[in-house]
Amino acid sequence: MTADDRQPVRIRYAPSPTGPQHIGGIRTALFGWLFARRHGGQFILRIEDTDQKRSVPGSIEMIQDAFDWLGMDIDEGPRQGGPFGPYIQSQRLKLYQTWAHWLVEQGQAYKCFATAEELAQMREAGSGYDRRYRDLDPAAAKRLESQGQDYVIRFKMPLTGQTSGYDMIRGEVTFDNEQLQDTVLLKSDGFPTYHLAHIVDDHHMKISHITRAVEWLPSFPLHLKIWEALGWEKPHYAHLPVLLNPNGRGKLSKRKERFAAADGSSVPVFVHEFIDAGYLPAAVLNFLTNIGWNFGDDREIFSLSEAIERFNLTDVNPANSAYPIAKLHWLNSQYIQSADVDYLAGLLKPVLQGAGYAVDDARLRRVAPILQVRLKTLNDAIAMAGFFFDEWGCFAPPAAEILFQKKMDSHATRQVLEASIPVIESLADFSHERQYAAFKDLAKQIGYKNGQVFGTLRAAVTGQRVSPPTFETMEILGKAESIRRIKLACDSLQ
RNA sequence: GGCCCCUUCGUCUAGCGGCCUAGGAUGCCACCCUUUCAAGGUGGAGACACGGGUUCGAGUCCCGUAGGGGCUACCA
Repeated sequence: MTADDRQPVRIRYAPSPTGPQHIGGIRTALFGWLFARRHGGQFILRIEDTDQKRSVPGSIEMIQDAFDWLGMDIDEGPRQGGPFGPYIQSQRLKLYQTWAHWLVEQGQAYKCFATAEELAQMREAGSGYDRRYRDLDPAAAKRLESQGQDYVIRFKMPLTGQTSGYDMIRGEVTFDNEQLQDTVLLKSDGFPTYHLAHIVDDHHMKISHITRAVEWLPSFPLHLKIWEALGWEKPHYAHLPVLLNPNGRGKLSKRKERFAAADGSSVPVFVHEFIDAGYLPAAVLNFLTNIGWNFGDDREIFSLSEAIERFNLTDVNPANSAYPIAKLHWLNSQYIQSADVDYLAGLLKPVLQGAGYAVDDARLRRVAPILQVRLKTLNDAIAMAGFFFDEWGCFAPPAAEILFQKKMDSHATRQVLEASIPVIESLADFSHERQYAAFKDLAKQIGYKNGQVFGTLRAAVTGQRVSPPTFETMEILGKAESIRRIKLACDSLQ
């Protein structure tokens, strides 16, 4: 069996609408998406809302938004429609019911009337469902049904023998049938379980390859048997490895027990958290693609379209991976560094505005380039460069501990500051190169080290100990504003 | 507990029997550059889980052990 003998390639991502999109789900979707694009196939979004209790309103929009932000286009789905809709399972109930009952008629499944209490008892006894209704006399079943007794439809799993299946990532996998249960296919509320629903849909939607997380591997034999019972041609299956917590222990957490990064901040796991934290979609995509798969040629940084050309599900590493979040920081900084300046400025604007700064586009366009090599995330711009956008009158001079440089006191600081003003005023050309030369001369002249003079200016003008280069900063701020801030600092020393 | 899957530097990975005294990246450390912070450059420490086989030869194949992950619902 090869990976490409089914054409066209049609892959679906089938999340449950249980809230915001988790990065683990996105990674699974991404690998499927990459494979579909590689083969010129279609990528379908299907919503699996068969568990009414877990459905969260608004989830579908969140899922769509996540894909939109990442730039992963969807060919068929709830929003884009398509020839095999509807793409929301709760709107396809009739289909599942029809096939579940068909299986009963064929003797491949049966109605089970076990009550919740009965089931609870069996569970306590320690050995799952004991198949007590599997061979129930048809007349007895009819009688129970006519009495209005609730029932579920269970699959008649072979009691003996083995079932083997081919997983594109791991190869042949074999299970003993006696280990498997008579799994519920249709619940008493008329909704199907995942086991039945995904098969019915994948068949009707002509899915060629089922890509899903490894936690589905144990039910792989069940699914194989259901395909056979239904008499449909099976698609290929690829069970993708999952993301583990950064310490390698347990599946990457969602809400509870969120893993904290080394600096104490919580690690982003929902797509909206990546957005909020200031990551670039291209960086997130690159980051995710590098886990469990690699580009080759020792290349770590590549575009999505480059990845598409090389991607293959059979190359995916079968092992689960600890979530290498530190690499995302690096990748993000690399993407920011090489980003187009206008694009970067466009991303920075809402971030700075969100922090309360009145952003001037022209100024931001000049600030962005000097920020590129210093930002890990977009949000870093707030602390690093917010001072550029302090409106007149808003800028507050720094406290003494920031203003005073090494071996300098109030007197020395004032001396440097006061001497700087005429230097700035004298400069016809206010480029940072000219400033550098002029202030180097000043330092020599008044007997201070370059670092002392430059540092004092930096603190006075930015209000920070750490900032973009002082002279480039003053060049952008302009003479008048630079002098104003220096005077402000002087006054604060009175 | 039972079943299934997985196992190379801290982490993400390359490796598909000889090219491996195991390569890259990240993180860490040092040095260089330097007006701060970065970026960049150079260098360093750092791994084939263990035990048996198979083979002229094993990180690469097989078995076992250990460790990790998952499943064991009228959740997906």
